[in-house]
Amino acid sequence: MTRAMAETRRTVQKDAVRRALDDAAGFVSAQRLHDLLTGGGEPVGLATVYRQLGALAEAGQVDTIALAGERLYRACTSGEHHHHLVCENCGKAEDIALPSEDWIRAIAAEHGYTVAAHVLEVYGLCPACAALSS
Amino acid sequence: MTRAMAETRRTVQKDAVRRALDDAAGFVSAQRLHDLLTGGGEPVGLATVYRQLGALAEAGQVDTIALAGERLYRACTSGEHHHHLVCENCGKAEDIALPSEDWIRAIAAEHGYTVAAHVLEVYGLCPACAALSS
DNA sequence: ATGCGTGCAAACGATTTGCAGAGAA
DNA sequence: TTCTCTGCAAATCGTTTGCACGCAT
Repeated sequence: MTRAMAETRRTVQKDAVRRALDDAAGFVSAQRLHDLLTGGGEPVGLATVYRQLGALAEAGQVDTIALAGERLYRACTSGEHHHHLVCENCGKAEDIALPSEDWIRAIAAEHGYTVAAHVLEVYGLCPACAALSS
Repeated sequence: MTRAMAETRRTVQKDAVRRALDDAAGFVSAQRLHDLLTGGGEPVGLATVYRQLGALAEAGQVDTIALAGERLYRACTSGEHHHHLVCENCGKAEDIALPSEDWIRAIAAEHGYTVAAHVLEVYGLCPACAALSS
């Protein structure tokens, strides 16, 4: 008899993608990740990168931000809820936590809404880039 | 002699796009806007919709949010800064204002960042949809 | 009359998917 | 062996662009 269960197998590619994602400090596009892997002697198919990224995102193990035309991914070591402070110039990103998110629920409640999720992205210049444009 | 100046002509399509955008309560994709226009007896080319949307966005007359795979636009009547409370079920959206956004700057400052802009979208269920799923 | 704006369709870039073969369990 | 995962390439999807014509000025 057969067991009906969706299993997830461990493969070289999976680890490679995961590792490359960890190595990349900030957010990277699927394509760029693919380049890094290929260039780094880890021949992983582009489709596989997309599939892994998609899986990881769904599993909540990576953060995703949608930029015009493409999606960027970033390793999310902890499953904790947090937001991002992204440098518009160099793309570097910092994780930031909100002091309190109660006001979100409060405002939503005023409108009769039930909050399911929220997205917050803060864009600006990191210290280094701010210094350059001085 | 000729005058060298980029002029902007008033056309039926421009007005149509602008109007359709105003009528749409929440965020709409370029494609959907095109459908609305076409369906509403305003035969506007899809390319034109994109061009207008792009122009309006650049002129700061519309808000834009990048969602996975597509961009959504929304009329920005006033140049005022505000955020959105979007119903995940029916797509309706409410404008919401933050009680204070100082904490954003404060947190950014802790990381040495200069804040240029920020995006906040809250997703949930509007009163009507919440009632249905009770 | 002049030249910007439009429409159509081809071009594009990012992401997804079908299918046959490779490898994990 | 069995069945998931990978690779490749073709297929999608949203968006952009080249070109010839119409219309606003």
